[in-house]
Amino acid sequence: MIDCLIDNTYKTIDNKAVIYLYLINNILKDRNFKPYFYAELDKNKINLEDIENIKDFLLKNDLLKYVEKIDIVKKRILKEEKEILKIIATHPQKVPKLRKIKEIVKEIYEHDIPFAKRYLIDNDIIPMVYWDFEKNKVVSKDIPKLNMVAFDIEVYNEGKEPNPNKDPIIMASFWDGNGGKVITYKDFNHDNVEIVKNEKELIKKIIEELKKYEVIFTYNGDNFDFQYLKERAKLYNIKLELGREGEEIKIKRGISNKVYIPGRVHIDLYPIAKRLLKLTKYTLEDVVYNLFGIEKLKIHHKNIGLFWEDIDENLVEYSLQDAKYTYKIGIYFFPLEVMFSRIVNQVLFETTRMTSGQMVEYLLMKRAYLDNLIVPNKPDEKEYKRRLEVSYEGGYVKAVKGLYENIVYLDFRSLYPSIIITYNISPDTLDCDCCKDNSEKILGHWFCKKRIGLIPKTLKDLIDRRMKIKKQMAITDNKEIKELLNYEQLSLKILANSHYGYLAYPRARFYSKECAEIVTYLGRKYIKQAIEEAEKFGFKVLYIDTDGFYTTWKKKIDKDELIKKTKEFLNYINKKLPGLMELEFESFYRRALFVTKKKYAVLTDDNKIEVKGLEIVRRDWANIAKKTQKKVLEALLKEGNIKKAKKIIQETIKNLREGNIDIEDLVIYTQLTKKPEEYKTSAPHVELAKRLIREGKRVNIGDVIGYVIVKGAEKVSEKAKLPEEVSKEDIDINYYIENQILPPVLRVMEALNITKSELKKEEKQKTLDEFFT
DNA sequence: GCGGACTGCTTACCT
DNA sequence: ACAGGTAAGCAGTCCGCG
Repeated sequence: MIDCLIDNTYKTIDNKAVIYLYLINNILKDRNFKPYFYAELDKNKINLEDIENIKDFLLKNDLLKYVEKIDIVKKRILKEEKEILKIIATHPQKVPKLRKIKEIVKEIYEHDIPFAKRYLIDNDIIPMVYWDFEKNKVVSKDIPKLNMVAFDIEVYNEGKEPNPNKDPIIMASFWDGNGGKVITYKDFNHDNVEIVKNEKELIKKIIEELKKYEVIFTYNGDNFDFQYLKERAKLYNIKLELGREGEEIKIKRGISNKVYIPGRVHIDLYPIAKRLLKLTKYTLEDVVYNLFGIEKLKIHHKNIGLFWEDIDENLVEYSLQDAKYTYKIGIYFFPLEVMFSRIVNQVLFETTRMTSGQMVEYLLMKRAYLDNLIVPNKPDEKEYKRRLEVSYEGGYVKAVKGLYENIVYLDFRSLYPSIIITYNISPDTLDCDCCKDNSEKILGHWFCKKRIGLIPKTLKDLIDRRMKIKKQMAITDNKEIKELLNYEQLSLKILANSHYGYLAYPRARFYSKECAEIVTYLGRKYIKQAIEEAEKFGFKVLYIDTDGFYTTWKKKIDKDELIKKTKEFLNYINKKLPGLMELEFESFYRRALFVTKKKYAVLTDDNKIEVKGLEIVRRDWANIAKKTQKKVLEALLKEGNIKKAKKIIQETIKNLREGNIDIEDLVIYTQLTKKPEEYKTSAPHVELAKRLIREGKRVNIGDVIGYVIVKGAEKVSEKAKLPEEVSKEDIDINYYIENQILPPVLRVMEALNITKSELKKEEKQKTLDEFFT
């Protein structure tokens, strides 16, 4: 049988756990897979007497009835190979009870790996590919053809937060590959509208519709749509039986909710957009605009009630567009998410909600299983706090100030992954007994020479696969295949680059501060060495950050000569570098303006400006400040025209003073990273959030608050208001000039040694040439 | 009692 | 809720000042 695994879970049938594998056309059930965990004793060899002791203990505590079997197995616990007990339980939900044996053994392991996920770790099956279930192998890596829909609801409200006990759902919209429709119960005039009798019928219809699809996209469906739908349905005694076998949806509560529909794939695109895009804020409209350049119709939540009362067809159009663009975003992210699901070897519902740290962990758990290595436990709160407190040195950073011409950027290809592989850095190879006496020490540690560690092995596999794909990409002309290969190489890269951070992540199972510290130590060693060699070769190194540096030639030379020298240098240095370590030519720049560490701008060969770290790329600066800094930078980098730069500043200030400005351009965005009352200091966005809460509005952790600064109070934090609350006359113009526009442009000008006082003087035009001599 | 220097908290960036 | 390094703003405190 050839089919594709899209979801899995387990159910309890006759008190037995049954694994469900939801394929596109079938549902497979596995009754033979049993939950288990491991127990380690103080000794390396285990005899039957030891097992009897455990059994006695379990019997005394009335737990033996939950044990199906106890086996002796040989496993490796990091560096140590030994016999341990495999305790097989009667049911996954009994495992937590059996953890009590921790009282009489040295340690227990793998007792908290969810049963359905455990199944995918232990068994040979990859989700989201066409799989041959007889031969247990991949048949095709095409993206599976699935029926997909985007779904969205509109809710009545009186200009406030909707209350599910009284505010009804008024509309639901759907969009699939063939178009879309809006279902409602008022007579709206719109081509795509379908009318039902009332809200109850609407809810029934929603259920009927959603059951036609395997994949359901929402935008914040985890925390809003399904939640609200469930509460409204309850009022009518309707159950949301959306599963493939009519199972009810499950709202898995946590820091963020997850809405699970057994046998289908609910993908909430909001967390995905947050993870994969770098935007100021993440409303559906923002994401659509950023991905596709489309301005979709927007109706503010507080006005939905009014449009409903007026039976305004714009509401239908808005709702339809919500579904349409949710679908478009879904289709856009789907291939990459499919790749993650395959590599991590867990189902899409899970991987689309995992952080990169969790993905790395599941990948490592799968590899550990294949390597007969025991998975270390998650740290308890105490251990977590201890880990949080220890810090270590990271990357090396050094910067010059000023403007330079003809520059190249050189960097190490995947510096940290190459170091990990080259030095075999892994918690299970760290300070092994077997290589203690014949290895050189790095920060007092060494790594096993006889066995490749879990992390280097996993990383090497990811990198090898990526290289292979890149080669395939180079020889294929088929655009579609190329695109898919590109998603695959991208997902492999993202996962490979997450391994170093994972090693130092305080909640990681395979945490090792020593390993992480050695990785950065070697990173610093190699970048410093490369710079030293470059200087000896004749380069002048300008700016260094972690794994790469910007450099010019010491004497004035042109582009071609510089690139020739660079190639010679790379050839020379790469011969000296060990293992996978490799320094690469990344790009050439006509000019670069370095302001401080982590803040600079470069002019590419095709005259484009790229900005790093400067206010232009930060969301917590008003648009007016960013626009001005950008124009100034352009005048300086592209034209070398200081006079023009000054003029831009003066014009902006003049416009602002004359009220010739859009309030939108004055909005400052700042994220709320904790509950407002938890802040130790006051800040504009915090004070504003506190007020909004007092007024009964909902403000969530993670929300990005947009505000403008108005006249009135002494402290800035007391002067923040929502943009829609103010008019131009309220704006504190002085604040915007002194605290928003001037500081960023002055910093840029000062990098050219133009001081504030000099700026104020009107003087003869200086050209950039003077700065290069 | 005032103003600048300094510190701690906070955010968002870079690699 | 993958790491450390970094700049910078704001609020609050410190410190000198015959």
